[in-house]
Amino acid sequence: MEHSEVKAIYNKYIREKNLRDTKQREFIIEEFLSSKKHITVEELHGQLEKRTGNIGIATIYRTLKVMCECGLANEIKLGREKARYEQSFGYEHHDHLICEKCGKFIEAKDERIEKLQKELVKKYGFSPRAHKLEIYGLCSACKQKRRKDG
Amino acid sequence: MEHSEVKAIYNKYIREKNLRDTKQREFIIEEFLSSKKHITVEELHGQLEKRTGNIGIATIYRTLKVMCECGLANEIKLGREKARYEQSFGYEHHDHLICEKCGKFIEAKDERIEKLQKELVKKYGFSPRAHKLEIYGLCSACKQKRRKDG
DNA sequence: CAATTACTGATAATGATTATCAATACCATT
DNA sequence: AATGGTATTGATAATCATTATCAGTAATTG
Repeated sequence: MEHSEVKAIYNKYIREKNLRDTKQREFIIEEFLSSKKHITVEELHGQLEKRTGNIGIATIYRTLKVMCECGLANEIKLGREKARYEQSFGYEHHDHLICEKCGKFIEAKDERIEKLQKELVKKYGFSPRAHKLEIYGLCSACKQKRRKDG
Repeated sequence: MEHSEVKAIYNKYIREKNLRDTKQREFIIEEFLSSKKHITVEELHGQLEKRTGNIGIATIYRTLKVMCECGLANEIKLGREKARYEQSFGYEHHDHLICEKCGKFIEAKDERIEKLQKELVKKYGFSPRAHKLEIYGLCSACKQKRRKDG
């Protein structure tokens, strides 16, 4: 669990793009990789404040953008909420079931849906680059709670 | 093509909610129903400026919110772009293929995907309220153009 | 018609994200 | 190790879609 593979990809990317290796980015990436999935910039900023002292929030935005560019993170934007970021290395594409009560993200996957999507775009001569399936509703825990609360 | 069904639903809704029937809302709804799909507030505002004189942009936001509440419109939000609204009366649920070059929205639909989504949520004990499938890429026209341009 | 209260429109406020910019840090080269 | 070129940082100003505010207006009810 040393994140060496992710860091190797990151290092390769910054070399290719003539970016520089900085302490701040290392701290941010380390913290990002060690955190819960679907973290916000604000949350990361708070965690870094405690562990490594202040790092400008703009730098966190910038670093996560780089992580997305090199395919190591995904940005998830829902409606008007602030963006969340998830690791993408070692994770396959998945859909999100999003609980509108507690905010939980459930990651789900169905090979058959993926396959049908490929058929769908083909029908329209469309070349897909990425796709996103989000299902909004109530998770089972919140459903039960609601039943009790009335 | 007089939109009478939509207006009936709208009228029923405002009566139930003790809202009032105003000229501005009538103009906005008429214009919305007569416009292209996937319109922005700004675009609607511009069109109304010409046809019916100025209507405050806040009023357009408010009216579209009401339309969404009574199930006559859907809000579509992509990333950081401004929201777009589509009519939902008389239209079935559909997915969107979104061209990242020209911005075109293609509406697509696959009953089998819908069905698999229902199975998927069941597996997780999740109660869906709504869902959204968006596929980003290049439409066929832009693909061909890109081929020519190099 | 009068009273009540929702609505309007101008505009201020909000809030996440991005741009700016002077100071600093990285890194290849000498 | 010093130097120069330039990417990076952090503070903060700017942006921009959307929402809140509020005084004046207009719809509805009795």
